[in-house]
Amino acid sequence: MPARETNPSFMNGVPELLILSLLRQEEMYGYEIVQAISSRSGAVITAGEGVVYPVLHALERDGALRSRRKTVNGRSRIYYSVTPGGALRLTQLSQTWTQLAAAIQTMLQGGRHGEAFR
Amino acid sequence: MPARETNPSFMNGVPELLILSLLRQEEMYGYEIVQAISSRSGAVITAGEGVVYPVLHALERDGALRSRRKTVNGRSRIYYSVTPGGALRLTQLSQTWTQLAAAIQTMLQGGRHGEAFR
DNA sequence: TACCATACCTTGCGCTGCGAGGTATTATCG
DNA sequence: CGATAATACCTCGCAGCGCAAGGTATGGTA
Repeated sequence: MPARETNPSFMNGVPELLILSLLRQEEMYGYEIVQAISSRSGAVITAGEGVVYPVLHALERDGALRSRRKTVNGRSRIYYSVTPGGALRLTQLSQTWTQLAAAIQTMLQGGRHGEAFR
Repeated sequence: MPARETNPSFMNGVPELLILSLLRQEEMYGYEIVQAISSRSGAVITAGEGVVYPVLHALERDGALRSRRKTVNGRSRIYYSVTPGGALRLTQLSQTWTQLAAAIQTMLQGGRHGEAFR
């Protein structure tokens, strides 16, 4: 059967975007990412472990992330970093998001997208 | 059974927001809204009828919208307008969205939310 | 007579995000 | 030394949202 194709909702993929964005700046491990998202967003955004870990695994499976074990203070952690492919993906997601946010913003202000105020 | 409570994902509710926003500016009917979202967003966003109509019904059911039939050019249309309650809801959704967008934006730029650049 | 555009509607499902729970190890504290 | 909390990892199952796909009816147009 022809498997009805569903384009992903234009809203999805934000956790993925945020995680890639964090990891591009700095190597991090899952538990740390969970807290970083909360703290760096001023608690506006929270992505629990049930969100973060699956995204990490999926991104690594897709070759966007690379991981390595490291033991710090007797704590075993899995640090993730962005591959070149992941960096490209981040660029694309980031652009899409910025476009979307801009479009919504102008609509909220009652304007047409691409139209300057006068 | 205590019905596990699931807070809505922080991403959802954008169609609702856009529709309320459009209707606050101008009375509109469903079919028109579908096209308005596409055109005013510069085709960045598309919300098909399968999105718009259910949202309209839900909003009306909740008292956020009010509708009246009108026949224009032999075409029977259902025009929707925002009630005071709907206006309040729009304000809240709008604020939440703006906050969220700002938080994401600063995170993408590698900053902390609420922290000014220096 | 077709055919397209307008205008409304609902059903069913894919997919995402998430809560809830689970394991194991290390600190902390009485 | 036992108990509790914090760290750090993980997965299952579902709720809900957005959507494609389909359906109806009418008016304009070729």
